[in-house]
Amino acid sequence: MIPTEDKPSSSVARLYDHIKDQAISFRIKPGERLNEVDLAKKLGASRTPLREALNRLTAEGLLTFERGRGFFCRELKPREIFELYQLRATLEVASVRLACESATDKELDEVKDFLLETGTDRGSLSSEQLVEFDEIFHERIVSFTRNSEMARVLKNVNERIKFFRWVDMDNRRNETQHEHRNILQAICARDVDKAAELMNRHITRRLDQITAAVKEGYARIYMGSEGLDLD
Amino acid sequence: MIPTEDKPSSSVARLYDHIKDQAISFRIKPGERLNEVDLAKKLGASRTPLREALNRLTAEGLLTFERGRGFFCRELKPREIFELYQLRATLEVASVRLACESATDKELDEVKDFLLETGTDRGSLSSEQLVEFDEIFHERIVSFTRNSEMARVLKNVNERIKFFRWVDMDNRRNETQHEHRNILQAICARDVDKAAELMNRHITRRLDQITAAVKEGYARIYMGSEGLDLD
DNA sequence: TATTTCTAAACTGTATTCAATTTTGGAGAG
DNA sequence: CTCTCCAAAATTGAATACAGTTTAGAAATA
Repeated sequence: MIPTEDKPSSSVARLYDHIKDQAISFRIKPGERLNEVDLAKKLGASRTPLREALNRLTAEGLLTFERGRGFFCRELKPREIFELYQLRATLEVASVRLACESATDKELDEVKDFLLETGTDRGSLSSEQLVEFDEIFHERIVSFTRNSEMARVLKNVNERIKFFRWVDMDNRRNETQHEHRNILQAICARDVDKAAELMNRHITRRLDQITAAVKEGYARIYMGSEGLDLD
Repeated sequence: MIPTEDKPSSSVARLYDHIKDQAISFRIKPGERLNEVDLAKKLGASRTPLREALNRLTAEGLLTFERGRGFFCRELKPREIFELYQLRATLEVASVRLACESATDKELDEVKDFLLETGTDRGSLSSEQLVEFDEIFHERIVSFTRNSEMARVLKNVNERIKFFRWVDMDNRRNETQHEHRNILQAICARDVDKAAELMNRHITRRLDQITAAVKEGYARIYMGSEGLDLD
């Protein structure tokens, strides 16, 4: 969220990036309290830049803060994921509407090419890789809005639901690319309502679906992705 | 954005609130560089909590940061305001759609009452007060979505455009309440499309309109709101 | 055994100090 | 007059020190 500087990587930025990755992937567990002294030592810095990084991540919703108790990893709550999905759907639908008006044929061809390149041999890709491709597709669409504030919000939403999307992708590995193609076709046809409907359907999740996937997410976090590897 | 704690007000929170108000209102001027030493002395704290507060405000988009140069007030750019308005319109339209489905009649009656109470004698109110009422109306609508993430994004957007809205309100003091009533009527009638259309019209601004109001905004910032009071 | 109390250790909040970097302003040259 | 260079002052980035608060675990009590 805070742009990377042109200058030598600062301590704050390095810490921010590192902890962000850990928070996104729930390698820091939901609700886990961060010990500043340990973390600073482990990351080779003092508490001063560490706290600066933690403040940024808190403002972005990846961590939470309690005065006197310190910083914590955000929880993994179905209701929160549901709300983020609803927000995401709202913005992605608005994006395809704007894309139908603003995207050039050349730009859309490039997205078509991207879908072709990433459409093959999906069975062998990890869900992380699939989500990565999925994100790139959506980022392309959002870029057609020429609205950097929308892109910024969506980026933050995506960071906060990324872990959840890895889980979700395992149950939908084959559908999403098909859906992407249909969405893109509707945009190319400048069929606003169809594109909006397809995107909304592509993204919307019911709360019970989310709850089920969150349960699976907890299993991954606490048992590891290789099975019952308790740690 | 970061919730106020139940505990004694911390130095960071106090500094955050104070600087936030200054940034929202452009009492810190667009692009102005913040001097940490001076500011810390002026606010009666050390640089450590000050920098923590500044990091939060930067992540929220009210300030900007350059490594080696420090923290700055965000600029007042028409394009950015335009994008924030577009984002706002997207979310407010989605909100009235959800409100048509979710809001109880009792809740809507309360908003009606609010509009009645705040509908009289608008000529004597400051544009700040009018924007305040305007915000309350919109917050009520957004609360009907039961989506705290949408509310959160809208809150941030509103903070970042608040100054602009004061300027804009001076040119529209009589229209907005009328528009609010129409929007509310459409919601009460559960007429989704009409409510959405009215809200969209209520919020959308063309870039040229925004540019003109931003110019006026600069005049206020640099000449003061009492006329040519150069400071 | 479970619960409560208490104390020391650990941690958080912040002030101070120090090192590195940027800015400012004066002097000199064209 | 403008531009460049340079040194000193000022500022930013971060480490360390200190004070206040919270936590963990042991001891006492029911």
